[in-house]
Amino acid sequence: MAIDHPHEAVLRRLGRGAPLSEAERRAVEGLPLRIRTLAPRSMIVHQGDPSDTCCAVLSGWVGCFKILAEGRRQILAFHIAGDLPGLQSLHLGTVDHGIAALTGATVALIPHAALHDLVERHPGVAARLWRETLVNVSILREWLTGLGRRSAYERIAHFLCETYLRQRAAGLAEDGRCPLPLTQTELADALGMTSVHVNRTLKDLRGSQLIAQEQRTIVIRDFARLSAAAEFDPTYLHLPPAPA
Amino acid sequence: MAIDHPHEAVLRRLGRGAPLSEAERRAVEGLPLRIRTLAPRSMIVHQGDPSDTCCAVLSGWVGCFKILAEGRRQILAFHIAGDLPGLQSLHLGTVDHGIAALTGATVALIPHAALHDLVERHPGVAARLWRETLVNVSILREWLTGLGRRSAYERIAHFLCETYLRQRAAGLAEDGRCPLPLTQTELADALGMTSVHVNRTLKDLRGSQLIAQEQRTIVIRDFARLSAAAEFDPTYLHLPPAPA
DNA sequence: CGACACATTGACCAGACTCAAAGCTAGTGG
DNA sequence: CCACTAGCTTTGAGTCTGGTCAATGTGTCG
Repeated sequence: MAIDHPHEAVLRRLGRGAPLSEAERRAVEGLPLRIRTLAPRSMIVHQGDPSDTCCAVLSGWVGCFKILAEGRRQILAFHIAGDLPGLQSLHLGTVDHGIAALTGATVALIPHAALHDLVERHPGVAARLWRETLVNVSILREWLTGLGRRSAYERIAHFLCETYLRQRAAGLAEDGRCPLPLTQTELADALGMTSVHVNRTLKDLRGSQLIAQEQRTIVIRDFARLSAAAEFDPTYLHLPPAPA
Repeated sequence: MAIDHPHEAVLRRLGRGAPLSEAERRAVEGLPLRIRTLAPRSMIVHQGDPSDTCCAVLSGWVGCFKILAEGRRQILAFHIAGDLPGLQSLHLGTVDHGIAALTGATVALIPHAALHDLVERHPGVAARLWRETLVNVSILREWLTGLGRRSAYERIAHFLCETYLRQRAAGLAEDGRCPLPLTQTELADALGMTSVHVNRTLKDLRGSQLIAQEQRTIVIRDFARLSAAAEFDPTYLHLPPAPA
């Protein structure tokens, strides 16, 4: 589906909240997309490289990250279907972070030039795209807060709440269960901890009956208690009102 | 100066890199600014409030932060003269974080409506403003990386490098010395540590002959070694090429 | 069946936190 | 002009969360 109608994913995301006008819709549909199917762990953009394309995730998980000395890595964001990583580089030219597929994934590459053109002609679309980057920033700020001021236990709980809601909004999750195709090492690199400690903390969360794990999916057994433990407030995700 | 010609600060910032066109310049000068002089610790925007204004810092230090339970606070960004905090809310309506003056400060408040209008008429200005928010995001990502993967020592060293370069680019610092009008508690809340540990770590940095402190200014005694210790790479600040 | 990557567990360690008590310093009011 | 105060900085002693190192399970895929 995503691959047959790649513009759909972008349109759906930009139309979140208020629908696009007919002209805007057509303009977005006119974007030249280059579809790429990616193997797990394949690089999309290298840290520090100049970049002249954005990228829309159609399926799979994509991650942004920075590499430091001594093999340290910080994952800055996870992106799922509908997300637009790489908008960061639109007005900066270079990305100071890498972008890679974490799972098998399909993405659509969009040249900056096409976006600049689109944005110049359709201020309404510009506003949507801008808004989209601002939502990502909002999430980044929440992560920053977690790394700075939340315990490991709260941090993981918070992350799970976030991941569930984001995936549900993208139609990828429901009934308290959602895919979590990440290794504990990846989770650790996102949450500023070690994989060992992620493992122990997940065990604690299972012990508290807050979650359960089944192969690569996570089951949230008690969202209310989990979000209370995490001091989770979904406002920052700026999602449209939840479905009934 | 800043108060006599409040538009200057904004113009200078937006013109960083490539100069604005004459029409764009006039449009920016036409922005309705409401100047406010703020006492230290006074709130500008409350966390969670709807917001219909942006804010340009003319002088002093302004901070963005989130408050958690049990008195925990995470400072998300420091803003100095020329910075535009609150652009975050331009397309979101609410800010999920508070904004406050940390020192005595003067700011110019700009209604969103005026900015939307400006942006619609001048895509070039929109691009500059957008770019400006992207630079802030870039800094946010670097902070995230620091909180997740740098030791306290590296983190403070990194922050000092950043603060010095940003202030120098704003014409507020030179010769390796710059104002640092923050309490150790504020530093701690920004860097995800306790004030006690900030104190001890600053002592270590002084002991290593990397910095010195004089009342409210910091002296960087060896920028090369300091930035090496922090693994600091200024690219993410997206500053114009340094002056000779 | 191996090989390899990932998850899990144990034992031990250390960087950073907590609690608490002094020093400083700048501003205030007598 | 000086004592007083309030807020900040500095230091010490002890604790704890989370990291390190290393071994052992557990799948999964060719």
